[in-house]
Amino acid sequence: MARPKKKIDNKMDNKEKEIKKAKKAKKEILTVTGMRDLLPQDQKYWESVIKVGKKIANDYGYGKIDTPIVEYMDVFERGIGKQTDIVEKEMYTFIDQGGDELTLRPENTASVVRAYIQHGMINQTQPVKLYYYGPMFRHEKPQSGRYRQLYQFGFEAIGEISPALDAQLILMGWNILNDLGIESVIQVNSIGCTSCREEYKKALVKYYKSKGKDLCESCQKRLVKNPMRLLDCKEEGCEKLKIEAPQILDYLDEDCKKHFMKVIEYLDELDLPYVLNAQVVRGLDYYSKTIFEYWSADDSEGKTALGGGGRYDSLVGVLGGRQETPACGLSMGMDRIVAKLREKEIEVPEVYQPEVFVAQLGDAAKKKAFVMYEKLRRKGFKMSQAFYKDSLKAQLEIANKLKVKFTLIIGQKEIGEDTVLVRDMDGGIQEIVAYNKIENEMVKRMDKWRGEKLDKFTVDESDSSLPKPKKQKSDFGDFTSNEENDFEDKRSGKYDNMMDYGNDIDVY
RNA sequence: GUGGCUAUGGUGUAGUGGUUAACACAGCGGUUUGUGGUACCGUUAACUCGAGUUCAAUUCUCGAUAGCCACCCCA
Repeated sequence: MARPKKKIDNKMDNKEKEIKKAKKAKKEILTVTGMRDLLPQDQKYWESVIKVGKKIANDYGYGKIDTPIVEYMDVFERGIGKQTDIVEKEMYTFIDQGGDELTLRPENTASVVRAYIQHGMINQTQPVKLYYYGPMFRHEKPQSGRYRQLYQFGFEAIGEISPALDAQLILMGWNILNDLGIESVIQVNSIGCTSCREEYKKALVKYYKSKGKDLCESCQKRLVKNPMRLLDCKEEGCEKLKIEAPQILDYLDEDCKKHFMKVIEYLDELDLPYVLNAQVVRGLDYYSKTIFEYWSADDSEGKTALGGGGRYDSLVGVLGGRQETPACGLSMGMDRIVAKLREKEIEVPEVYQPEVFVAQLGDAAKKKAFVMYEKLRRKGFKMSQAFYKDSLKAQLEIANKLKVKFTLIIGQKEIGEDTVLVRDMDGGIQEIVAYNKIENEMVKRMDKWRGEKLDKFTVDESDSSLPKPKKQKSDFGDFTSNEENDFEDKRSGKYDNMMDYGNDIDVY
């Protein structure tokens, strides 16, 4: 008796075919190339990165700033540099109805500096320390770890020249990765200030011109356009030439050299895993002196850097602020960090883990369950339900999938007796509790259960003091316990006004 | 932007120049309506799009699109 539909007659078949064709003719609507949806099941990774990033921001005194996603094209063209790939061919720029030339931000440093200037932040205590996270847009060819809408979490400290700042930012980025359970190696370099760079470029061009014939095609172009990039080339011939090429470090003036030495001293003091890497040359024009990248410990070529940053002492001036306003920044590639968390199978806390499920049977019970649900929810319990389902079986299935600890059942019998059935989902043991005592009973049970969980956690930690293997837990201890505190507070009535609820973690 | 590889239900995979495109997981429904995690049964759901070759194309060819990879660059 299979498929009676298809057994009818040819006319029907033809009709079906037509319908099918028509369906196909409607072109499926997809995301724009290189852009993607972050679905509910993806969110826990993003929220974890944001959580850790925010913690680091707070720990080092950075305040959050949100700048518009759209800016005047000028901000980036002047800020990032006209000759850079980003500005030359990767920006989403359009003319709006009012005739203004606007751009979707390809990165956020220029915007933050624009805000610094616009709001006269030069009059605040320097450095002004800001952090942000959100989407950036670059029209690149997508491949793994490369998207046209990409997310960055970044820090900018404007108005301070001390090398301690560089070192601290380097530390902060490393801390984010480390707190998430990702091993990384810092690649540091100094490209000096504008004047030493000019000297160096001359030397570089002179050196490469003397070897002109051995250069690959694209390097010939680089020689004229952007000699610093010669060092990035991976062609065999050019690779050989690199070995004897002049090193930027030899061309630093006294000041830049001293600055860089200081940064390195701090890194040594902090015992951070870093490598001096003269090949690291960042692609944005505004960088000067210290530049750095974070490479995953298992990525020796830095194919997909997890983050990077550096000093940009001239950017504020370039964008029309006071000349000689030094600054340093850092940005982490959230997409790549999330990919790494997944690749390494690093466990990350759930966005929301309900603990108590309310099930009901029958009309009267449903009403009572609604009320009880609200009572417990307002007490601060993490609740879940499926009031739109009628069968108990279906509700328990959902409770099971949600991995709740307890299910509270109200049916005809419980209505009559004015009780609630408390089911422990781990053992399936059920107990009858008087309806008016349910809140206290649940507080007691949850406390006990949380206590047991904590014990387990402590044991786990002592076990994982060694280098972390696969399937490890990331270092979230501090935050999760914060949440527990929240819970305590809510229950003791501090949050009874319910104002504190929204979850302010958004990736827009 | 340049080059290479790939494209089958929601997901992961089979398979074929011809009639009914297979399997697993997930989803939904059920195994006498008050009990989940296991089992069994049923059910929904796919050949990326367009053109060409052919009596016949999901299968072969070309193009488009998308994804992956490399270059370039970056996070």
